Amino acid sequence: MVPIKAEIRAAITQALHRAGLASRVSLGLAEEVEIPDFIVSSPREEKFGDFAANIAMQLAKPARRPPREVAAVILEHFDYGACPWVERIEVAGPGFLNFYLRPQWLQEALRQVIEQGERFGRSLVGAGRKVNVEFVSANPTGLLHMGNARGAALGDSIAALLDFCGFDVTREFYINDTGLQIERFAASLEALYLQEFGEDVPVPEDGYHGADLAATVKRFIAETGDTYRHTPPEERREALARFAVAEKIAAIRDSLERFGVRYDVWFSEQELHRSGAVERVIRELKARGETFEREGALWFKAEKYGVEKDEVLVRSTGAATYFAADVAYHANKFDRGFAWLINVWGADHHGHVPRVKAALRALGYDADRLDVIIMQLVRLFRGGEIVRMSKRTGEFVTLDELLEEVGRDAARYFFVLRSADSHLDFDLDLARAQSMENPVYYVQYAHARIASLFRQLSLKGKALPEIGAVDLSVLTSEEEERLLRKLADFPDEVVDAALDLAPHRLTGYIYELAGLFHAFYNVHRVIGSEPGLEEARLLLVQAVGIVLRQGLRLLGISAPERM
RNA sequence: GCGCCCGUAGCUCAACGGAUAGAGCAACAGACUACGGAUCUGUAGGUUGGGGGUUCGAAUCCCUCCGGGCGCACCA
Repeated sequence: MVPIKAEIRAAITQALHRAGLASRVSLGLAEEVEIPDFIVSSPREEKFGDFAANIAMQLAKPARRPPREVAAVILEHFDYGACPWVERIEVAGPGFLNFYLRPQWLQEALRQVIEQGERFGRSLVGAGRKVNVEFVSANPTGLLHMGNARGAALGDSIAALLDFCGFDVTREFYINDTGLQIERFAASLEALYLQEFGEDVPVPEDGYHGADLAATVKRFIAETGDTYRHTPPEERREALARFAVAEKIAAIRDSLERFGVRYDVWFSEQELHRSGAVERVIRELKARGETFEREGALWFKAEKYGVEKDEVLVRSTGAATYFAADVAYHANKFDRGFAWLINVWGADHHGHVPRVKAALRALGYDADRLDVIIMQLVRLFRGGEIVRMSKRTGEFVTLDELLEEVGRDAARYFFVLRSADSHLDFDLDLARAQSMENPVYYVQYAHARIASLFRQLSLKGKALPEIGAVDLSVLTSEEEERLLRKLADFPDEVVDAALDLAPHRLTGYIYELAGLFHAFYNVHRVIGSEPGLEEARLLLVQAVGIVLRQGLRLLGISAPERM
């Protein structure tokens, strides 16, 4: 009964199919007309029933009949046996089919929350398909900034949601540990290294000037002495880069762990070059006639695939580009057997998407199985002023600083509060405020209140009632019914949020659930209400706690017992 | 100039192409001698940037104009 929407959907489809011939004839539908996509949704207005379907309007055109007539035909063939909870169906408005369920369906929903506990809302829609979620993938040359942090919160929640929906999820971090940026990084390290030995070597203009690098170099020297002072520069730079990148990766990993994010795979770009994977991809593109040479460089014919500009694969220096490596990387993910690739990238990378997809197509991969979430930038506010995030000015807010200032829960909540494609204004004062304006506390407070209620209960020497022994039909007030509906919605909400790759929908859901709970709690007494009612309400509250905990967990936010 | 994202209440944002566009904050007016007032109830606030189009139905899709962000490297 949990997927009640799916059940109704299936019954409608069945009405159109099984009684197919009859209904098709009476609808005047040609055999080849497909049943259009239609939606079963919870109507905004309660008077429109528990669920509504728009199928009749969708079919009106092909059937060349008014929607309400189509609806009547569907009704005629509807098998109530397939949907035991459906009490009656009405045709309403322009042609909606409004489904009214027996009141007991809400009690059944509550029963399932209690019985399934932490498993409630889990589903098998993913059918164990392998999904790769790649996110953050920050350059290992510095610390994580707000863009990385948003990507971390989004990526991790998407991964958690997909896992909850039965996908086989791999969280992956792509380490850009080679290329021009790393060379610049290495050159900067080398300058600092030689400076330590009294040589007057300036850090290159286009290099890295962070104060953290000097400390890294000191640690390097503490470990290796002056071993690299007189070695060939390439060898020196390589050793320095390897040492520093390892340090940065460790720091990034620590920060992300504090943020509640853990990866399954740390994938090295350098390894991709070393193993010959990049070279293979370039060779394959060449063999397929997808490349050409110009000015000493090897180009991919991206324009052929509708991309605005062709793209360099191999520089005139002979070095493969980041683009070439990225194509090889995504090919590698497909080759590892992932059925679905999801990347979370910053808005400044959006131009890269069509090029990578084009190259994957050229290689014969199904690029539609790659979804790239482009997230817009984060603006930090403090005291009503924008906090500039520039490496140059040094006013650079890192993930660590953010965690220090507002804590993990608020940070994670705020980053998934809005859809990825809207700019995010992050108000540090608000996130830090332990007050009613702060939505994180609003939700957590609901959970803490519930925990407190059960503490009170046990102080009175009472135990939670058994679900089987309680008559749930006494939960009839408006507040109780709304809560029950919301709980019943959870499985659908989770699936929608997962498949849409939109964790902010879950954020909205738990906020609304918390709100309905607070409203209920203000009006109705739980402990000490009349016998029978008390037990039923205790179970209702317990169920709210279960769902809140799950929702918060999926977002990487704690569900405190006390605040 | 070209491409992508965005433009919704004073502010920050929701809304699978669905029925009367919703929340929070801010404003105003209220509520428990009891389970945590970090709560709740109510009022007010809108020509969904402008204009066309598609559709039974548009904030949502298409065109165009205006405004903002981000890209348009032999960087990543």
